[in-house]
Amino acid sequence: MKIDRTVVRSLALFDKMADADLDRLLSHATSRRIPQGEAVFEQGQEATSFFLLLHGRLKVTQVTEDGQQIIVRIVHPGDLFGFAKALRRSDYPGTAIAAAESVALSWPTEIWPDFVEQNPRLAVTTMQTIGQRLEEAHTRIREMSTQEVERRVAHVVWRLCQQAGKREPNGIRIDFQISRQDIAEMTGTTLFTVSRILSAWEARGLVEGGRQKLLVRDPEGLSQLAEGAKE
Amino acid sequence: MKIDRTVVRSLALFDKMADADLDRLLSHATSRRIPQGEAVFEQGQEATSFFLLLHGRLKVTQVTEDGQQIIVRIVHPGDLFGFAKALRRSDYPGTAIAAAESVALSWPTEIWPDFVEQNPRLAVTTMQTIGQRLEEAHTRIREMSTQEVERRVAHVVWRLCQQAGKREPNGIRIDFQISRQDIAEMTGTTLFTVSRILSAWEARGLVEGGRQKLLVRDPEGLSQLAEGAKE
DNA sequence: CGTACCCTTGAGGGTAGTCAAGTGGAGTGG
DNA sequence: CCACTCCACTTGACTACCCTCAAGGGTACG
Repeated sequence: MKIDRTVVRSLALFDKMADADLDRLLSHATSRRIPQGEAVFEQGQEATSFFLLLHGRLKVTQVTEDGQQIIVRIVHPGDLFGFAKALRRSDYPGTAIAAAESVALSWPTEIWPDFVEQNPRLAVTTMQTIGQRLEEAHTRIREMSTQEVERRVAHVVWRLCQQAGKREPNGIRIDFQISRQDIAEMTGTTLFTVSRILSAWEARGLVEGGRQKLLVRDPEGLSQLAEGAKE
Repeated sequence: MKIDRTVVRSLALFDKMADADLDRLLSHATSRRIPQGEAVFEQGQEATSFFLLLHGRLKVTQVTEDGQQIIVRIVHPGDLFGFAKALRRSDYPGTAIAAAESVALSWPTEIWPDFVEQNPRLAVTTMQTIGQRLEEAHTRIREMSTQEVERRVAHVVWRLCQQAGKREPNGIRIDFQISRQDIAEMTGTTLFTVSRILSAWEARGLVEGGRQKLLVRDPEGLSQLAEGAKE
């Protein structure tokens, strides 16, 4: 399948790559449409491909043996994901589900070494990405250890604002369907607590809720909450 | 400073490396003794070196702006640590403190590229290491989200058993000084709760405590607790 | 022997989890 | 177009786990 290089040219990941190299890379790629609610891959499944999200939004989840679920991260357009093999894992550690209609490129894991070799920048970028991911995880651990729920929720919503926010007349819209349950799984709490917190915020004019919708009316106030402002 | 290659030869990291290459690598290294309680590097400090722990035990900690502290991980002999630059960070994200008298090799960060280039195995191993680290972090997040404190403490102690355990007539000794506070900072709880839990375990014959000491008398029982056995 | 520092234990209270019941919006099918 | 159903969400009551604070004991070390 031929993929037009202009589609990916705008991504930071590829912006320094020569057209010829890029074409060669893309010649091995296949494009895939993922309808909302469908999984790109499932936890424990053998890792046969790695991916690049072009459009849409994914939730990466993990479930424990006893059925509890958490959201590991949200994949945004331009992010690499599912590169388990790069970390020498043979299976995917989590499940990637489309939170919105999405489009991703995929490559067979076998070509990962070529992928990296042909473009050393990629190796560096990948390292950085994983490093960032590790830092984020540590931040999350720190927050879960030391901060109370409301502040953690504020932080998550604030980050979603920056990574998936869309300007609207009344504030910033989180640009994909996200439930209270999702937010709970991102912050280590329950959907009830999240609901109560959002209700309280709505009463204060900070946000505006809805079924799987969220509009932040006062980003400034939210950020202050996330930073630990007393009230 | 000349470092004898036999010192590091036994480490998995180097076991496939030719003597000549190893010598070249070691020619750039300096050895450093860290007395108990002293820091190898501090959080926020510019990353000028990366390290390999030869002997002893380190605690890597992070502090939040408001002074709360957590233990990110324990460094065991044979582990690489402080390779911030590999992740394109200019400063160390945490503080590394010697929990016991320790010895580490250090290299200037500038030679990291050479380090990796001369031995591709190292690049792979490092990737793996970081990947593992990321997985551990996610495990920890999952546990903090879904499990209660006692089980988290059981899990941490169980892992310390495996990574820093020393057989003794009555059980397995955690082979370095570790306080209740330390365990609290590893599990996201308080020293009071840890103390209570350990006391309860001691009453059940699971462990034997002491001032900064811990002996696991019933590893089997502990592992069951960590796995979620009801009682 | 004195003095830190680590640990233990108790009492009390608050944050957030659990459970239950009910509301309302979105989508579906008649 | 309307009724029906499903499911996300809300809200209340209750509970409990664990944090906070306070006081005291034990152990290592100078």
